[in-house]
Amino acid sequence: MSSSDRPATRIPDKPSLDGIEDRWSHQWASDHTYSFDRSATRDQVFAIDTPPPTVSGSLHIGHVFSYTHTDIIARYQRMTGKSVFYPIGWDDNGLATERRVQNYFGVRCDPASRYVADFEPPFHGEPPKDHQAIAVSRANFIELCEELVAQDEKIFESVLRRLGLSYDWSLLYTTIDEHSRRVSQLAFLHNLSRGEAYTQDAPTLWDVDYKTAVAQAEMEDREVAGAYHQIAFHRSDGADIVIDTTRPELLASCVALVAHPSDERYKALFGTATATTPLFGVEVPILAHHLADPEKGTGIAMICTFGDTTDVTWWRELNLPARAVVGRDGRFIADTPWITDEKGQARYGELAGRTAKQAQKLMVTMLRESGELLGEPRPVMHPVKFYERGDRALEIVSSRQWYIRNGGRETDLRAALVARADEITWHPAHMQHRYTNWVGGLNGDWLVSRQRFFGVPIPVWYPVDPAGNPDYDNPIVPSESQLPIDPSADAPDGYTNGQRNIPGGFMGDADVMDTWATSSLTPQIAGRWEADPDLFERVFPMDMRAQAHDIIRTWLFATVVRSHWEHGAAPWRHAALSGWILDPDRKKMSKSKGNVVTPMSLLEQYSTDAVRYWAGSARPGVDTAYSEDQMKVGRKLATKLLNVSKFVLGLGQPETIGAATDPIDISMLAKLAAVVADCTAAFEGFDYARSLERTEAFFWWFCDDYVELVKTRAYRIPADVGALSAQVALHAALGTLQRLFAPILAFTSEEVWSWWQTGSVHRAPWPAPAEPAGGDPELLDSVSEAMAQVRRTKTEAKLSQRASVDLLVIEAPAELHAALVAGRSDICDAGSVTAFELREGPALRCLVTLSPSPTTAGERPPTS
RNA sequence: GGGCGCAUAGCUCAGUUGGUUAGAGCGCUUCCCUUACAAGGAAGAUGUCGGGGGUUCGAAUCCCUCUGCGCCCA
Repeated sequence: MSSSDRPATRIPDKPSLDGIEDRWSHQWASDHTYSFDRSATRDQVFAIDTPPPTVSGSLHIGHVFSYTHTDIIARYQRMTGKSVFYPIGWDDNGLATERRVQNYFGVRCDPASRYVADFEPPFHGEPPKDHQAIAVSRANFIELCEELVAQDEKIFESVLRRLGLSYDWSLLYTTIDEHSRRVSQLAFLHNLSRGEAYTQDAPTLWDVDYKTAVAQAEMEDREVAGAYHQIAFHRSDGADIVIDTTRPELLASCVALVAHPSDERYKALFGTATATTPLFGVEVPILAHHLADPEKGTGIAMICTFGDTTDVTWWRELNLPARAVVGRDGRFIADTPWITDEKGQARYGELAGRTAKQAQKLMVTMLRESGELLGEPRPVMHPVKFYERGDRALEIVSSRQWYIRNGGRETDLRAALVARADEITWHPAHMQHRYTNWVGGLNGDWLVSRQRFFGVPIPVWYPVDPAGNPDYDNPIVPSESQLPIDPSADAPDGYTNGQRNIPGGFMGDADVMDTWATSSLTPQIAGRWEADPDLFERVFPMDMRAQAHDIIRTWLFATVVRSHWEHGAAPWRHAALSGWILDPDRKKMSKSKGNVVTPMSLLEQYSTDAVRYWAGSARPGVDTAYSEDQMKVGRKLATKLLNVSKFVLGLGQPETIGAATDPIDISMLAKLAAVVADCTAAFEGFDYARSLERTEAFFWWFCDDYVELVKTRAYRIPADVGALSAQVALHAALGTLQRLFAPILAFTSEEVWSWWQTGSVHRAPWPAPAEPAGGDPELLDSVSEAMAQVRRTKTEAKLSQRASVDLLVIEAPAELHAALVAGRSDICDAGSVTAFELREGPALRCLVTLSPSPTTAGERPPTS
C-alpha cells in the first residue's frame, strides 16, 4: 500500500470502548464483511459446522465461551485468505420448545382437539400456578411453538451479534424450517431404503410424564432413595424362595426367577423347578443367567417385564413372555390375563389404575398382610434411570418405534464407526477416547421416533388392511419431490384424506423424529445438500465441528452415523471440543444453584472484547473457572491497544515507506517476527489461547519497554534517519499487533485499524513471519535489562521516572557491548541520562548517579 | 465398577521432545499526577510444583502408587 491511498488518520482524542460494539456490528452487517464467497473452490474454503443453540432456553455464559472459541478460529482462517463458511442455526424443534410453549401460553397439545383459527392462548408468559393447561389441537400447538421460537430467536440473534460472532447470517437455518424438515426426511428415507432405518415393536425406555420414548443417549442415572423388600416365592414342595427387590409393585409382571449359573444355592433348580408368585399365584420358571449377581440380596432375582434394562436382556436372552403391568401413562393397566387365580385377580384389581408409587405402597401392605413380606423394607440409595429432562423414573414399555442402526447391535458397524473417528483430528486429542468409549458401550440401535408434536414428522404412512390393522412392515413412502410432508395432514399418492384410518385406507405415522435426528444433519442442512449440489461440494466434508464435550455421545456421534451412511465419510476433518464453565468453587455452573450470569450484562459491563479475551485465554477443551477478573484484564488490554495505537499513529506517519534502519528497531521487528511464527503455528493447531498468550506478552513488552525506549527518538523534529526508522518500525509493529489481536479483540482491533487503514482488519491478511534482514532479537534484551535497572533505582529512591541521571555507568560482558552501544542514545533519552559510560564487567550492572542526590545501584546486588 | 481429565504462588492459569535460579496476570505492599494511557505507570514480596516411591548426571515434566476433585458412562 502506498501512502497516497491511505486514509487520513481519524483518531479520537479520548479513545474508548464504549459503543464500539454497536458501531462495528452495524458496519460489518452493511459491508457484508463475513459473507461466504461461494465462488471459492473447496481448497480455498474453511467450512465450520456450528452448534445451533436450543432457543427455548436462554443463552448462558457457556455459550459465550465456546461460541467465541469457534469465532476466533473462523476469524483467523478468514485472515489467512480462506473463504469461511460459518453458518448459525436455531435448534427450535423438539421437546424443550414444547415444554416452554406449555409453560408460557398455559396450553397442552391434545391431538384429538379440533383446530381453532386465530386461537388466542390464555397467557403470554407466567401463567398462574393453579392454571389448568388448556387443550389445543396439534396444529394450534405447532403455531404457538412457531410464534414463540420466532420471538426467542430475535433475542438470541441480538446477543450473538453483540458478541461479535462472525457468522454469515444469510446462511441461517432452523431445525424446524421447511429446508431442515426436507433434509431430515430425505436422509431418513435414504436410511430406510438402504435398510439402515427400521421399525420394531420392542421394550422401550419410556417417560410417563412426557409420554414419549427416550433414547439411550438421553437417559441418565440418578441416585434416589429406595428400599429392598424381601419377598417369599413358593415352591410346589412348600419351601420358599426369598428374593430381594426394590420394585415389589412389579410382582404381577414377574415372568421368572434368575440366579447365577454357578450359584450352588440354586443350581439344582435351574430349568426344572418352578415357583409361584406371592399374592397372585402365577407359576414362573427358575432360570440361570450370568448377569444375576450372587452378591446382591439373596442371589436370586425376579425378572419383571420390565423393571430395568437388565430385565430386558433377560427377557430377550431367556425367551420369556411379556407381561407388562405399567401402561404408557405410568399407571397400572387393567388387563392381566396371565393371572388366573381368583384371589390373585382380586388383588390385582386393587392395583389397576394406580401409579407405580401408589402401587408400591399398596403392594407392601398386601404382602405384609399375607405374611409374604419378610422383615421390614431396608432403605437404600440406588441409581435409577431418568430421562435427562424428566422428573419421574423411566419405565420400560413395549411399543413400536423407529430405529437407525448405529452399531449398538452389530460388531462390524460399531468397528466402522469407531474407525471413522480416526479420520478426524480431535482438539484436544484425548476427546477421541470419549467417542470410542461411548460407541463401544452402546447396547442398542438409535431410537429416533418420539411421541411428540413439534418436530420433523416421520415421513411414512402405513396401509390399513380390510380388518383395520396397519401394516407396519410395508410403509408407504412419499416421493422425494413431495418432501417435506406431514403424514398426519397429507395423504399418500393414490389415496385421499377420506381414507385415513379406515379399513382399506391408510394411516399416517403420528410420531416425530428425535431432535438429534435432525441436528445430526447440520452439515447437510447448512450446506444445502441435494438442494444446491454445487454449494455442498464446496463445503463438505466440513473442516471443523465445534461443540462442547458433553454432547460427544449425542450430537457428534449422531452426525458421524448419518455421514457414514449417507456419504461413506467422516463429516469433518477437525473436531474442536470446548470445556465447561465452572463456578469459582469448581462445580459445574447450574441454574439450580442460582449462579448463572446473563451474558448481556457482562458484555455491557466489561465490553465484548473483554469477555472474548476471557474466553480466548482458556485452552481448548479445558474446563475453566468463571472469572470476572480475567474480563477486567481483557478490558485493560483492549484499552491499552486503543491508547498505544493512538500514540503511535499520533507520531505522524513516515513520509516515505522505507525499512527500519536502527539496530534497535530491527531487533524489535525480529522479536515480533518470532511471535508471528509462534502464533501462526498455534492457530494452525487450533490453539487460539497460545497465540493470545504470545501476542499479549509481546504487546506488554512492546508498550512498556520498546515504545518507552524509542519515543523520544521517534518524536524528533525535524525527523532524521533515526526518527524515521523508529516511526517505520512502530507502524509496522502496530499493524502486525492489531492483526494478531484481531481474532480475539474483534471490536478493538477493528476500531484501531480503521484509524489508519482501509477495509476491515478481519479481511486483512494474517501477518507473515518475515524476519527483517540482519535483525538480532536478543539485542534488545540487554537494553531492556539496563533500562529496568535504571527504573528500579529511581523507584527505590522514591523518585519519578522522569528524575534525571547525571551519570549512568554500565558494566557488562564484552559480548553485550555492541547492543548497549546501539541502544545508548535511546537509553539516555528514555532514562533522562546526561552522561553514559560503558565498562567491562562480569554481568550487566548499572551504576546510576541520580541528580541532585546521588544514589547507586551498587548498594544491592544486581539481579542480572 | 469402567473411560477421560485435573492437582504448580492467596486466586486464575502458563510451563511444547526431561536441562541453569519454576513463570504470567490478578490480588497484596511500596512508590510515581510521567505531554498515548491515573479506568495509568514503576518496582517488590510470595512456591515442599497434591503425598510417597522409582528411572536419570539431572524430574513440575517420564514410570508406579496413594489421596483429593471434575466430567462422561455402567
